[in-house]
Amino acid sequence: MIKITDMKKKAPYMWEIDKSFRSDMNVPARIFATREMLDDVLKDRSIEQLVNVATLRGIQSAAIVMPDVHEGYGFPIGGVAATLWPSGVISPGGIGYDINCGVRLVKSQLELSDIKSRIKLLGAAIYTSIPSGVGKGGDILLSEAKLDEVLRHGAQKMVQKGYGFEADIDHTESRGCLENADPAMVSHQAKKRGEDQLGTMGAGNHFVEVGVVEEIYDEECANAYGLFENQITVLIHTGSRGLGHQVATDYIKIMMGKMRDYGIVVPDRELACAPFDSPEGQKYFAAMAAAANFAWANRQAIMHGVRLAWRDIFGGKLEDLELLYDVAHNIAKIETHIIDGKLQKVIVHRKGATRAFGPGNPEVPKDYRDVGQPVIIPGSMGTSSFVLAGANRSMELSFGSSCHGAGRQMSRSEAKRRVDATSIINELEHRGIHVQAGSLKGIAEEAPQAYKDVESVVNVVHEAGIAKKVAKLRPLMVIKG
DNA sequence: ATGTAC
Repeated sequence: MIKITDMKKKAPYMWEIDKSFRSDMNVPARIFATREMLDDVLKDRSIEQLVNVATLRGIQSAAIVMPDVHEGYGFPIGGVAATLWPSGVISPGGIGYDINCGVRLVKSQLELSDIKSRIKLLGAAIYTSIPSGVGKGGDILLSEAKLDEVLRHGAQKMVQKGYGFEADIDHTESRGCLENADPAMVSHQAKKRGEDQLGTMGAGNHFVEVGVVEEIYDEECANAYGLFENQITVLIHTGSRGLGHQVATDYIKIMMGKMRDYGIVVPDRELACAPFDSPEGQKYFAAMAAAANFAWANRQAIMHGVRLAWRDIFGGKLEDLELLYDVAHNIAKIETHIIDGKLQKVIVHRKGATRAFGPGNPEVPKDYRDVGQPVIIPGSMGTSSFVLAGANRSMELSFGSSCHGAGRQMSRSEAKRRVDATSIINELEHRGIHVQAGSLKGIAEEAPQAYKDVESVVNVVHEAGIAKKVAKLRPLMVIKG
């Protein structure tokens, strides 16, 4: 049993469990949180899971969680684990079932007063143009050859096909395409599940949200990002749907069967993994990249749907809605970081964690390079979302990573038991937030009280120096599955 | 998160 006294304060808002805590740990466990948050964090298995992650072969510096941490499959959500390239392990559980779940923030040049009377009309138009719900398909049915092109080229393929503009690619993490993707490593079953899911939202915490910039904290960054007070924005949160889920399922099973051969012992079978440089590690990494590309293509297709709906209601050109940025928050990437004073290539697993590279980093788009990359943090349904700017201290503390959202504080089943969906909808409507949703069960699971307070979560990464607050967005219209 | 179980 892990106690609060096992955690030592190492820096402001940063706590560690020493690696001597358990004999199988290779590195300490690091937690970004306030003192008050630590009590809550110990209520589920997330810190025990973090200690388990610290035992992985080749893990570097520390197993890390952000203040939005909660229990996940094997690894905690809100976690970062960097393993030594190329001999350390890669683990599907460290990325998550929804490979390249992520968010993209779209900005308009309209202000609240311009759209107020037509906001519900816009919500209905978006709801109609973007299919949502579990297992739901859409209008685009891809042949296997066409799907393979999407898996190989991601958002870039969509832009080529007319679902967007070159500027969208400039403002997408990794330009919306991981080069090592290999469609041949994605099972037939995974492709079957994905063939009609491009341009669909899915369910759970996925959404499209129309919001308004309520507060600017940092003028310089806001100017670089093109954000201003009262501006209308659209936030899109979704991932790789059934395709990514099947890739994770397939490779977790394969790795569970191979771990013994590699002499890998893990404290929880959900930490199934393989050495990165093994055939299984390489195949999973190529399949994960393909699923990540599918997710980027999906968010690109959804943004296109939003642009069409927007033009129907407000007129103008499709380009009037500009992509601010698109971030992945469930992904593994090969990056170079400084470890013990030396440059080292590592496999950075981010599971419910957002890359937060600071000023000057060549991975940051040219337009934003002077201020750091946009870090987009959606709140829970009906609460504000935040835009932050990556700061260079994230490189020393968290492998260039920040939090990804509010983080659950209630399990889905507990939320369904305790929350009445209809009263949530009424409450939000009363506060001027319209909800257009397909399922009442989904509303209960995603109720604001099922989540932590996003503002306190964001304040921790701001105060720790990982990313700085730029703007706060207040929701006006939420479209869900 | 997810054709919410094989």
